Amino acid sequence: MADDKKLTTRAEDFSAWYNELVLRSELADYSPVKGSMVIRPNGYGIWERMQRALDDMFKATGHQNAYFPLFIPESFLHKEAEHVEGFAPECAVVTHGGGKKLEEPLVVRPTSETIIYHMYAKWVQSYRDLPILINQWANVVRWEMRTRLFLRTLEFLWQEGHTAHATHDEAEEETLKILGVYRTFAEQWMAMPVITGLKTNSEKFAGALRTYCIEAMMQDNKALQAGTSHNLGQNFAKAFELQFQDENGQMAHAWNTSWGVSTRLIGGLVMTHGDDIGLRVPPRLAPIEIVIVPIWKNDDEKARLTEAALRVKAELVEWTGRGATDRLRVHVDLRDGMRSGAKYYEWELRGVPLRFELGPKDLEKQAVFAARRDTRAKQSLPMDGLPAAAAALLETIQQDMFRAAVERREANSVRGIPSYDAFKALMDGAGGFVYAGWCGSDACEAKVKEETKATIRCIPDAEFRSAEAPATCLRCGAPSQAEAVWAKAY
RNA sequence: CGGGGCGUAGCUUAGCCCGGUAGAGCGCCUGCUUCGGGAGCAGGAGGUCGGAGGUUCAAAUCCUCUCGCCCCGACCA
Repeated sequence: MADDKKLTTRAEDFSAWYNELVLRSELADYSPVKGSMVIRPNGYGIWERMQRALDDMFKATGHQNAYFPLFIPESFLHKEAEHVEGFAPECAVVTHGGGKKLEEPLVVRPTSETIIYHMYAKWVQSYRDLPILINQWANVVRWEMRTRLFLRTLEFLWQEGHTAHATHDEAEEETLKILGVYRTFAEQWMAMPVITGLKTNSEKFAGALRTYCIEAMMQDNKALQAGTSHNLGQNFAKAFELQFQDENGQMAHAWNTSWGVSTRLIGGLVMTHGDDIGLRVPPRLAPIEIVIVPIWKNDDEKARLTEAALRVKAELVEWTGRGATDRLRVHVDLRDGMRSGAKYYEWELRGVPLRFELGPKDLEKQAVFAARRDTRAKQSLPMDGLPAAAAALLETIQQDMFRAAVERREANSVRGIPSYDAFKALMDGAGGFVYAGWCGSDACEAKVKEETKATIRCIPDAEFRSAEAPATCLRCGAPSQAEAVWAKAY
């Protein structure tokens, strides 16, 4: 059945398309425990690229990595009122160990604020000990009711940065600096455009003063919160007695920030760039940027073309035009007993950005036949100067993917929606991002959610706001306090 | 936790209404021929029909219980 080989299309059933794509491109698989998943090498390879890029950026902004433990005393969670309220329902709790009931249950971290600020309190005495700028790469557990591969699983991988500062302004600066890092990463590495902004009270992190976020639009026009950066104020410092003596000898509570992105980004990558053929990985995150498929008819050709393919790979990998540490990532598909056509489909499903076909005719011409994954455009590239041409093409693919994603988002964003009824109709149908006024009341926001399932994704930063600020609230018509981006979300 | 659906080979599934002891496609293994967009032929391996109990001469099929999964709602990176 030829149809068995095709994915359910996005238009038919977006959610089925997503699941099939993740499973069949071998990004991940279901594990025996409901709601948790195995990240397979294809998916983990992308995560490793993400980690490397982000980690470099964190280091460049003065952060260091450390590791805090998985288990947290249950009482820690209770020290910050909002925090416990937000996380207690979804915590996994260990009650037994070593065959005995524990005196105090241990919570499996849903996030690490409590344990980390407890430790910071031990380490900080003076303003001279500040700031502390630490990040950790870790797994966390949140006992979700409804799970989806990468987007929401019981356990996921992420990085969580936790900093402590002497002043509010310094903490705020840090919060915004990281938001900028996330935005740069999303745009330049993931080729995924995001809106930056501030979360409303109902959507902010449990225990934070303010939560900033990056929000991306998926191909079903729903929003995905792709990263958050919190100014925690002194809430945790007060709960954990994280104090220091300032220059005047006065005791003061530190100001904290925390920020994170997770493997959820892989889900965002799929829903931003995937098509009905499969995944499309932006070159900068692709574990394999170029796959070379040699084509042969008989043993003689097989020998010649295998040798030629390996030679092309060597030339590409040895090229240092992108810097000695950033070599082209190339794979040669030498599998026998599989036709070249079948190989093309498989690499397209997996999203490798560039494919070089190399057959006798190409060899004769001293060229490779190059196929772009993003546009599926094909062209012959001469062997002479191939590495530089390949690198340039990959860069073009990266830029084009970003541009296409921006265009799609803008095409599905609405400013100046005429009425709440029009909004309801839109959310009932195509969906999208709606820039509209908000009176500032939690109740109004909750009503909209109840009536349309849409929420305020963020109060967008200045550069995303409409030229003319909306005058009235989307729902109640009262004077608008802020322009908000409304959308249904994952 | 409420509503709906489904459990048969690695995957997709037919058979179930009307009981008679399991079949197909894909995938996998072997061989030959193939090879520029999902190869063809021949041979082969693989299933206690989610589990337990019941009805019956006989259960994938009927009944009861149970477990698991998926979809829709209340919570969420």
